[in-house]
Amino acid sequence: MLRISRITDYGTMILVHLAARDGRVCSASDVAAGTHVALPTVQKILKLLTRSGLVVSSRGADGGYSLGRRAEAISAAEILDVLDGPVAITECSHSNSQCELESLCQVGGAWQKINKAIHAALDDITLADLARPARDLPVHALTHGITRTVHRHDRNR
Amino acid sequence: MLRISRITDYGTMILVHLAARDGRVCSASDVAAGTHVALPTVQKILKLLTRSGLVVSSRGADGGYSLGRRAEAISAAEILDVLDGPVAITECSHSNSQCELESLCQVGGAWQKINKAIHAALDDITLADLARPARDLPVHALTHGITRTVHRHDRNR
DNA sequence: TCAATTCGGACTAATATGGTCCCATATCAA
DNA sequence: TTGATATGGGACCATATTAGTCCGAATTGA
Repeated sequence: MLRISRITDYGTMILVHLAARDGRVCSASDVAAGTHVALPTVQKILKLLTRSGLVVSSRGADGGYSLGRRAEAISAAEILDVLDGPVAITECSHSNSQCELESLCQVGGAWQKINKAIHAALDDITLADLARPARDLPVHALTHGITRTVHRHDRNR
Repeated sequence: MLRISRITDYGTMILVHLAARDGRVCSASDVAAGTHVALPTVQKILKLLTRSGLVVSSRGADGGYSLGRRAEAISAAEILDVLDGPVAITECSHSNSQCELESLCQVGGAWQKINKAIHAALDDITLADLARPARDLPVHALTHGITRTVHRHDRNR
């Protein structure tokens, strides 16, 4: 349904939490307590974020996680790329082969344009924006109406 | 992965096909032959499109489908709404209940902004645009780079 | 050494999606 | 009236994806 995965949703909460700690390392348990997401899930997501470089880890006793970059330098597009896979509204089933019907259908190019627009929107919003109250967000091309969008964090706890 | 479903992908091809027939009714078999999508799948999608009003049907012998509106009056957002469910990047697991953690997390509003941007992009592209070669598309805010996006129509045939 | 912690990945369960099929209903024409 | 040709509605199953948990290894500091 053109929606982000829960992992991405939780991951964003986790990153916001780390951003609020501004540099201080934070164990997985701390993050779980702070975000109310179940610990094993938090651990899994922090590993993903670490491998991608968005957060850095220190091992051993008193180890933990902190942001790999300033929150202003992390875009929503990156977060989605890391946790949700590449932002690509359409895809080929064989990642390296072109679609056999590509020449038959006129649609491909248009989806690419739409994809670009989405990517642009995601590039324009940073983790710092996500950590701020919504009214302070940059507006850019955000001009249209919207279907109801509610958050969903009431399960994995 | 923030991608549209195959149903939506096929559905768009089907709509483009109908748009090309400009008014003349077209049976499900015709559409299947024209789009190279398997007949049962075409039937299923045409039913969805009919229920939503994007196409109109006539039953009985010599029946078939045609667009319910001019292609210029059908937006990509509508197509996604009908075939992919509402365009809403986040959602509540219980559709009517607010997220219990909503007050605890700062993220909700920001996803809504992103969602708006995506919706705006989808509203700006019509079925008529989708039926045209890509280079003729309106550009609007389409300014950023993009990850590779390939079409995938090489399975369901 | 021991406790605390991350690292890597296996594994299962739940959910969503894709795709097919069946039968009822409607329409047209012979 | 009957038969051929369509759509309408939905059940159904197989598969893919996602969520979530768990385990043992490796690392670090006291």
